[in-house]
Amino acid sequence: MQRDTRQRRAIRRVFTNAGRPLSLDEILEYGKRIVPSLGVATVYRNVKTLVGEGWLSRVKLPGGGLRYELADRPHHHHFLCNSCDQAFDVPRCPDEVEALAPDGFEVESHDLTLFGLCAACT
Amino acid sequence: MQRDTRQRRAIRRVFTNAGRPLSLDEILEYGKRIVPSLGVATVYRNVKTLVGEGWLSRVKLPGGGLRYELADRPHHHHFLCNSCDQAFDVPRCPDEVEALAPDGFEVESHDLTLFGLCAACT
DNA sequence: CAGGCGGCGATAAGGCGTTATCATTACGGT
DNA sequence: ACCGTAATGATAACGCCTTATCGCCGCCTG
Repeated sequence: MQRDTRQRRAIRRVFTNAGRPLSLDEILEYGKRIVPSLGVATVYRNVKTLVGEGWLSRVKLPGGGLRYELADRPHHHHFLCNSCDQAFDVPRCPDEVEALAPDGFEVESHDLTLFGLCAACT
Repeated sequence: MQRDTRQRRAIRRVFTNAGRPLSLDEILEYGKRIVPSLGVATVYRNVKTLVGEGWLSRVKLPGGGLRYELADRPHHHHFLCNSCDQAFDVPRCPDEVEALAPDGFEVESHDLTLFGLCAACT
């Protein structure tokens, strides 16, 4: 049976507080502030579980730096800061996007990423 | 001094023939059809050189699968097939994209990727 | 509150993409 | 054609991220 540990509660709290996609290192860093003994393996384990439960979802950004975010958010996109490498949410979306595909290509989904300087790095 | 080897000519030809972004495995596979002895190290070396010369550019797609394409192409985006994992060009772009960023965020560039089934996999 | 067992955490091991090594090959200037 | 040397290619080594291992801890039920 699934147990409600301090570590898992901490990881969940990190996400509800962050409001933006987090990398594994960020989860570990912020999690340690709540449970200082938190280890890498625990973060990997719990993130995998939370993704399996549908509570988190994987965010794949260009370049490969995998992040995670709360899964219940509506359709949105992301901003990646060229300076601090933090990811942020972009709530809007240019709707006509899927019409751009060449003839014969069937679009199922799309990803849009903006790059630049975040509010803190400007 | 830089030498004009069969291997390098083959790699260049692979790109001028392909007309779409290629992964390293694809470059190796298609290159072997021209120079069967072609090895991985040579592909890595030459691709790195060609990127340095500005002849190729890196294409970073969500998920991390790095591809390369001819660098002289005008602004465009990419389509990634969910079935065969091949990347294709999408010549158009929804122009007002950079206005989507939240206040205080300075956009420098953007990436748009469409996912679905390519013409061959439909 | 006691005991079973699921979870934790430090570290070893694994996987994968990329780069270094080095003997051999072959380009290109003379 | 010859020779110096850059390039090649098989393979080892690397770096990074992720997972497995295993003794110990602490959550939960009875």
